[in-house]
Amino acid sequence: MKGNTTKLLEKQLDKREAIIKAAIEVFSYKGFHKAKISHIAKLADVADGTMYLYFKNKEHLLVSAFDELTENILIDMKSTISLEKTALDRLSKFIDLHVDIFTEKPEIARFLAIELRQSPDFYESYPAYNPLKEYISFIEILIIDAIEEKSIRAIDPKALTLIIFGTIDFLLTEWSTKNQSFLLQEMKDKIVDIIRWGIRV
Amino acid sequence: MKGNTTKLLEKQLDKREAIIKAAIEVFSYKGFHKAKISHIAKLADVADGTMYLYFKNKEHLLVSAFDELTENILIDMKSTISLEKTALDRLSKFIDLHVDIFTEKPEIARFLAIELRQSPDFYESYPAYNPLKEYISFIEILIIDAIEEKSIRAIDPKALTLIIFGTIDFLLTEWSTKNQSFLLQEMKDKIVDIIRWGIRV
Amino acid sequence: MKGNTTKLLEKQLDKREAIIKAAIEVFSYKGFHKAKISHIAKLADVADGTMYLYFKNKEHLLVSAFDELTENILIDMKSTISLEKTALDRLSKFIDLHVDIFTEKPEIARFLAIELRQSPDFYESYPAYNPLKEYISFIEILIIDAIEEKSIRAIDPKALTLIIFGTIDFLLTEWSTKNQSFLLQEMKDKIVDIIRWGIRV
Amino acid sequence: MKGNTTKLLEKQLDKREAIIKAAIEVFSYKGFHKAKISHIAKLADVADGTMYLYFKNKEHLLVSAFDELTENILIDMKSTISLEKTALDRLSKFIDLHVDIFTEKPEIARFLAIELRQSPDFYESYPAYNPLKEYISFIEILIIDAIEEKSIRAIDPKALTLIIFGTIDFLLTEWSTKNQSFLLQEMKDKIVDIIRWGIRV
DNA sequence: GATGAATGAGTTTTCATTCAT
DNA sequence: GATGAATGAAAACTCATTCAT
Repeated sequence: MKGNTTKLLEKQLDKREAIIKAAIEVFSYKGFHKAKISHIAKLADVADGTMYLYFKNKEHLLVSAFDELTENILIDMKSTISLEKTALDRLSKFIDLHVDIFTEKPEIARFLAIELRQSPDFYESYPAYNPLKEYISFIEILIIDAIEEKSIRAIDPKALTLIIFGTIDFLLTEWSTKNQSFLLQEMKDKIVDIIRWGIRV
Repeated sequence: MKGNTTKLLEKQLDKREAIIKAAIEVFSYKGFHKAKISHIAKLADVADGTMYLYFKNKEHLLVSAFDELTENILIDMKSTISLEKTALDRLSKFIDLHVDIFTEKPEIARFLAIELRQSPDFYESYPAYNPLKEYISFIEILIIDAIEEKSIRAIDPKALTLIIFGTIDFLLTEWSTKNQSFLLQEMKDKIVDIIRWGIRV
Repeated sequence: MKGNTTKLLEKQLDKREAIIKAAIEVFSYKGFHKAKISHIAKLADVADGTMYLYFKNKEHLLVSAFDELTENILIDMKSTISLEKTALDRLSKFIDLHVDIFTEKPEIARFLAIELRQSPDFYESYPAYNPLKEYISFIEILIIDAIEEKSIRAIDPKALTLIIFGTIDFLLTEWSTKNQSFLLQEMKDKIVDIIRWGIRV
Repeated sequence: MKGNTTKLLEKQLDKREAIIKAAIEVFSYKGFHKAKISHIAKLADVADGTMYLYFKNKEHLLVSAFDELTENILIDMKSTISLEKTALDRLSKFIDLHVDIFTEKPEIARFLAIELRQSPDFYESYPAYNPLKEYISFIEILIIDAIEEKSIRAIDPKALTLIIFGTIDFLLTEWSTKNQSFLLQEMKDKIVDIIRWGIRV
């Protein structure tokens, strides 16, 4: 009996996952408004109506997809990063991973880049929608650690967080929307070098 | 007779301008897809049908609004910046102006932030749509000049451009969506300091 | 110019009227929930979208149709009835007219009979929906007058109103839903006789 | 073994009964089209699919609910009424009981009022649907008896039936939708008095 | 050129019904 | 028999665009 229930639950989880995966795929390519529920349903291999057994409506699907995606990425990142010895290495590794993940799965980069910027209108109807909060907090903690261990000077953690996240986000947006017109890894290294040493002669 | 024609032309220009202004207002608040033509028309005080005498369709209106906006901003900036003596001062001034403009007119900041992130789908139907090209080229030129005058070291201009634009864009987004929870000017100064001197002890 | 405006307005009024007429036709035959907007639109010879220029939504269309219908009927009735000399004659005439109207236009009888009885649910979302109020008040006034002129004894006007309206309404419902299995005029006369003289030997 | 079967059968009967009870509850509040099968199923504490083991579809459920309801009411009424000596007393008692039942269980009054008025469309797909036939026949028989026993004059039984049923139905509708703004018993007595003695001075 | 009423294609969402377990 | 997850047809409603005036 229990095995049965477990199997059922697993099946449902699989279906939920399939829908989320399809949603990310379609949202990232079409954007929220041009994405059709029927298209996502077809990709996930379920009926249109089934979508509504798992998600209240289209907007909830977006929010859920976003939440689950960032949460999963963050969990993976944290476990990989914890292997590094110094805080500076961990910060460095974080940036590498961030770029790696989005290089390997550009649709996720697009999804984050495009859907992240919702209209004020959207934020008004979903006040709880703060998709990057955890992600950004995590960067800030890495920076604070690095300052404490004295690998970097005592700059404002928030300021550096804005630089790191803002730059990488824009880097990935440009890279993915401009058809990869430059070498991502190379550009990343150059950026890290500038942030590390500054621009002064 | 000629005066009449001029007046008419002026009236038309006024109308075009009014539509663009209204479009920026509405697009910036609602985003492209949720913005209604009829809403923009009402704000611009013209009939819905009139919109189509000036712009082929909704997407063209977006592109035109974007182009005109960045062009105007850029013209203003260039004339102000040219007063500065060194290339580094000009770069510095540029960042200040960028922040100033978007502090004064947050709807423009929102407009850029939102419309910048169009879906690949959108870029496919509007291959010519390259919204920030000129703006970014301008930053790049300022950087190249600064390198040439040796105020900054010989870093990759594209890399620094990504840092500068990406960071300020994210700074402004955070500032405006998080209800100005931090002091913009202060944060900007801290960021500039980090970019200038790096993070190393 | 004014003639033009008038013509335009007339055209719109015609359209509005056509929609209401079609709505009554379809609602009365199908009932509110099975009636399709597209069906009503086709009957009224307008596009589906046009419906929404004149009525906010399907429920508002129902309410508007109902209001306009009862109002028009009442205006006609009042003018005809006023020709009668005594209050009792007017009350008598009212019953005749009521039956006549619905005999001539059975779809209106059906519409009133069917749509009158909405679910509590419906009344909750449309608290102002009290379609028969005026109609029933009018009957009550006729009765009060008849009592004053002493053509009928001093019964409770509300009680008689309930008898008259309830009976005729049910009579028409039975007649229209049971495929006119009895002679309406004849039955009406019998009913009036009973109300007049009572059932006692 | 037999006891087991009986218990099982009882369980089934219970289930059927529970569904019908829930159906009346929901249909009476929501009306046929807005009532959801899943809602009725939840109230009856059975699975959605189970509904279809007992009733062919939603419309059959309505018809069955109606039939069983009127049948049960009628059986109760008949047994109570049979205690009365004269036909006129029985008719009188019938009216009292009718009002009593629907005062005690207003959801039944609503159910009758709403479902009685189905669209011609509905009657076409369910030609056998004649919800009040038995109920009305019963009134008619009581009237015929009263005429035969000469307690009332020789009026058309059908006409008086329409008056009695129509008036009481409307009385109850007004009373329940207008939030009991008048005293039901008192009004009923006034109505009976008018029907008995007529309105003439 | 300007208007704005009319259009109708396109999409989300609901819910009665089915059927594998 | 009982379940309830899955289905997919059906319909209200929106809004960019057109075109007669």
